[in-house]
Amino acid sequence: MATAASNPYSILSSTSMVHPDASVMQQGGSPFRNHQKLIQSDYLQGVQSNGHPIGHQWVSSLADGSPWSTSLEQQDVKPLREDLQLGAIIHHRSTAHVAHHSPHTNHHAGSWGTPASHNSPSINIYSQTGFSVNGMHGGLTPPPPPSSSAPTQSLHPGLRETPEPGELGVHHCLDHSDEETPTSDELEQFAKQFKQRRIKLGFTQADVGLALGTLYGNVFSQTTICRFEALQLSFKNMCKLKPLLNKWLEEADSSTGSPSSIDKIAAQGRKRKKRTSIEVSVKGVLETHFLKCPKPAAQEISSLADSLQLEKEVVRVWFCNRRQKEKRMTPPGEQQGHEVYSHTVNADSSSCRDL
DNA sequence: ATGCATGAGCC
DNA sequence: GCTCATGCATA
Repeated sequence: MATAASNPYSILSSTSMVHPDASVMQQGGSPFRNHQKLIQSDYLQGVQSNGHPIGHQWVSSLADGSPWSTSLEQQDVKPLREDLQLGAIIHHRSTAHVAHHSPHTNHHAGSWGTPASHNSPSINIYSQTGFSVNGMHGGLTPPPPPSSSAPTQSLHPGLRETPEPGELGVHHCLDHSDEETPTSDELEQFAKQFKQRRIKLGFTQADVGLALGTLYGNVFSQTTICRFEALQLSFKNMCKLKPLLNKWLEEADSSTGSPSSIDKIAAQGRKRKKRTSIEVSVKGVLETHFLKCPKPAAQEISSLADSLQLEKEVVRVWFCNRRQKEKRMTPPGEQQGHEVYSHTVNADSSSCRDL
């Protein structure tokens, strides 16, 4: 059988052994709810079978023969389309904030916002390798708006439930509300609107990500924007990004065309290991273990990795990602309805000794 | 759109 | 080593 898992790390051999990642649970849209069984069941079936000869190992020396650095400078830099990025900080005019509001106050506490340790000393700055918002002026030349102008309306943000400690003192009046903690519902609404407007304006998720960088110094990837729109980020993370995206919306909405400005910042010296494709069968096994013990001890991971013939790191990371996913997964199939989220993340067993 | 990965911060 | 934010690479 072509158990593709041979040596995923060798640059050369990474021909095209397609991965059976196929656990693609389609575009879910609906945010936060119970689910999580939907996916699991997928794995628990046609799994476990082959034993594949794997002989890969981490090439820890990225000195000269960097294994997973096929080309670190070809980091494509979208050359064209710079006109799509908002390049300047126009003034944001505070359009009439429609303060229409939903009657229901939902809760979101236990569902989304995982307790975690909120409010870290400070949100680190995304120092993009020496990139900073240097005086770029100009503007943006939004692509020909497909049609009408989008309805200007920003969610009313006046509903904050939990003020963030750390900035309640010296602050101007509550004029531009948008920095306070919104409700899950507001976030959902915002995300939805954001996406619509974004599309209407003709921007891609990637464009927005870059624009945020040029505008505020925080560059984000298409992935992040995508996850934001799909509400696949943690509550806290959503709250953090919302104001940024909201500003972008205002800019994009108001600016009507101007020369572009800076483009992308490249610079990345990190070589990324080639993505390991874990076979479906193997995933099944992992899933099974995850159900029994979401947080296996180091040793368990070792033995598991050993039996699966995977890199221990790969297994460890798999569990980490799996746990993380568990916390933000959005049920596939449903499209954003409008309900309260009641995602119940099951408890975590600090350690399980049943294996 | 999402799987696997990296890295910072924390314990 | 974990969580969490984030993204490259890929389906």
